[in-house]
Amino acid sequence: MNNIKDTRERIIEVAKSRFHNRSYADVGIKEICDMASIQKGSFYHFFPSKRDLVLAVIDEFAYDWATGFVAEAFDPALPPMDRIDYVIDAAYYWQKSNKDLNGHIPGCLFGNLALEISTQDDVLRAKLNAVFTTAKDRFKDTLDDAAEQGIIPPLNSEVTAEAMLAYLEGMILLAKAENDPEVIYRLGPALKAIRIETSQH
Amino acid sequence: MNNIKDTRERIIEVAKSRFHNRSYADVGIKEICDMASIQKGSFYHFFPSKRDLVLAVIDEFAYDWATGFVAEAFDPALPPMDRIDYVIDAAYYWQKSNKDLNGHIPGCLFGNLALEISTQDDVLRAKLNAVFTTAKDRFKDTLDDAAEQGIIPPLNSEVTAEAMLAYLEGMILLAKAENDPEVIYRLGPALKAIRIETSQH
DNA sequence: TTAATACTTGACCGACCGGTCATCTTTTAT
DNA sequence: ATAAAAGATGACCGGTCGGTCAAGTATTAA
Repeated sequence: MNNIKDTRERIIEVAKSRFHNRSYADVGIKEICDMASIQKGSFYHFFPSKRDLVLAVIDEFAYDWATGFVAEAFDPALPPMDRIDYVIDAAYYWQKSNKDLNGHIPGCLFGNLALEISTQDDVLRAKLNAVFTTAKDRFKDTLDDAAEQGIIPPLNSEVTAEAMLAYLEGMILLAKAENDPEVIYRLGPALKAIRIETSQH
Repeated sequence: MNNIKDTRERIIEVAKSRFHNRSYADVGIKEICDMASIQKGSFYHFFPSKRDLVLAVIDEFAYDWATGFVAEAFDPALPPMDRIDYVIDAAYYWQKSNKDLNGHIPGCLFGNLALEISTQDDVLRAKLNAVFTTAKDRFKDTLDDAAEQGIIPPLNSEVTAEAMLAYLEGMILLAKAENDPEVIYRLGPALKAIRIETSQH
């Protein structure tokens, strides 16, 4: 009863890594099977299609992410603005360690997939968008905490959170294009200062 | 003497559109040939490989871009900060009109390609990075003008320009994931306010 | 013990991938 | 007028793509 999950999770693990470091379209089922040391028939026992695989990869990685570094970074016990610093640090080290290992920056799996397949599969797009919404909510909580504690003036926390996420993804995009994690350190300081005012009525 | 260029440019035009609306890996040579109404052999008369095609697409589109809306938006005759407003407007309308036509937001061709193939082809990555550098320089010129005219306090224009480009790309990424151009209007206002201070020595 | 269920194997499928090539037609230069 | 060069044709190549399937082996539940 442990091999069952083992195989399925091994597939997801391998696929996650391949998709992240290359692209969805460029990675074939055969390659994933080889790296997971299984046969194709076995793969299709667990996943009806490649599309279902990437769906599962997104789910699993979103979970890992939410319970892993995101949970740490956005720890409510931390001073609000320290959480944002933590996000930058984590993004930087994550990209840098991957470059040290593989020679290149993989970027953000969700950002990569969003740009690759949003126009081709609306379900996938919506799923990716939901992941972004979750991330945005963490930023929003942080901003609300900061405003409540008087650390920052009141602002439109919902939209500012979205703006911060956009900036984060944009930094990672440029870092990947430049293949240099230092971009994140260079641009990081501006993240905390992003503000969108409450719209006046 | 005009059919020569015609065919080549028709290929590039079609490829540009397909790559932009889907992805590099997902679009095949056959499909491009069909849409350009030519045969495969003819394609390979002009381009040694698919990779050479995308290289040419990047070159041509970067040129179109630089001489088209970028030149308009960053018109030195405009007040510096109006230029940035123009960029936002242009990005919004460009994405919106494409959605009205095709039902989905294509995003930024360069951003899409950068995330898709940066880890797989270093030459392509460098080329994309050069396009970003050019765009960054336009932002920098704008910021330098603004600072000179006393419209904004002195700042690190080089890095701030990069930050603005990151934010722009990030907005477009989120807009694509949400399939809603309004994201750009919602987040746009924060672009002008991005600042990174001159590092102290 | 047994029968059903879960999992694995590896051969196989048609379609499509990027790319080649000999051949023909059109254009260009002399 | 003519020969060379440029462009276009369409059949063809080996390989890989996502996916299927019949048969076999473990595992589970009764």
